[in-house]
Amino acid sequence: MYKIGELAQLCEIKTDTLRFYEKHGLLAPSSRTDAGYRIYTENDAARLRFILRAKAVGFTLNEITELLSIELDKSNWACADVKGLVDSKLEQVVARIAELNAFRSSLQNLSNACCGGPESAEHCSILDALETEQGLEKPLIKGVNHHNAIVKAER
Amino acid sequence: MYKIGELAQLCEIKTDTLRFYEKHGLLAPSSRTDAGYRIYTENDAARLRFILRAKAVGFTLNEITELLSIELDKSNWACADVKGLVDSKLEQVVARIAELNAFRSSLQNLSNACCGGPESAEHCSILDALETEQGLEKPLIKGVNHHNAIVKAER
DNA sequence: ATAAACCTTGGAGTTAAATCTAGGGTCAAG
DNA sequence: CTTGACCCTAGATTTAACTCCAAGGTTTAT
Ligand SMILES: [Zn+2]
Ligand SMILES: [Zn+2]
Ligand SMILES: [Zn+2]
Ligand SMILES: [Zn+2]
Repeated sequence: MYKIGELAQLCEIKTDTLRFYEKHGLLAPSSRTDAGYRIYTENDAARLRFILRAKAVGFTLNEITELLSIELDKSNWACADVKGLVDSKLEQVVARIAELNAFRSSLQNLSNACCGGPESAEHCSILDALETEQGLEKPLIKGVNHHNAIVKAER
Repeated sequence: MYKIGELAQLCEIKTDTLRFYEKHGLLAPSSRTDAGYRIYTENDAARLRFILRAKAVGFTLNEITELLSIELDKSNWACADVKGLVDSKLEQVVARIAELNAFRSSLQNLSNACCGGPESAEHCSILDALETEQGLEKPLIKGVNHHNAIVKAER
């Protein structure tokens, strides 16, 4: 059982954010004290952690609401609905991972193309790579850059 | 050489967005016509594609600006600076990929826990999984759910 | 040579997701 | 029994990233 400030501190967010999530239907406390204080259960905390992870991973609050709405009236959902919804989010996540991997490999190529030494980067090939979008799909041309650092093709 | 509308169409964004990026220092056209029309080169287009990919992958415009600022005055950067900047972004991307993989595996477990059939999901274990954050770090308990679908642990 | 389809600037409006402010209750410690 | 740390609501403000609008100049195609 947490009061709003305790849960907020636990999850490193502001109490305002919790009230905001409540107003927007993402997470309501399981109960209130007589004085009207919000009381969150461990279950509520778990739900919050789910929300925060989904958010960290790039989903909007609306998308998260969609995922969580399953619970609103469970009895009106068939397993097919539930699984469909989860699987469609799953597809989005997989696609995003692919994008990220492509970008990661771009950056990796940029990094590989640079020796990281103390000389001026004025004509460092990393910049050409950025400018010409070389190495964003394909690896940079294997070779030697302006200061003899070996450029290694990767992936 | 593209006029603003052509480049916008090519990259499936609005002309307004291109003017917005220019105002915020992310991408200026290489030249203008006598009448003041913006003229973008193929190089500008490549830079724009880089911006759009970085954005798609979750970087803010400020972060992208930081990455692109390298070009502003190349001569004041050492290779060490350049590589450091790129490598730090690289780290962020790798971390984000890890988060996404964890979330993907959560969703996968949720999906595995559900048969996807036409019965009511009223007491489908997928919901418990969501509520209790089961399966978000560890796989669900290997076993059989309410309608005998086999839950396969995965990772 | 005129209408449609572009382009220009400057500034206002929108949306998501908080974050803050004002004006008050509540509660444990001293 | 008061002080300081919490909590409440309702509503205003902020920030990022567009998106739209008005008033006008330019190009192109008939
Ligand atoms: Zn270098
Ligand atoms: Zn170097
Ligand atoms: Zn099910
Ligand atoms: Zn089922």
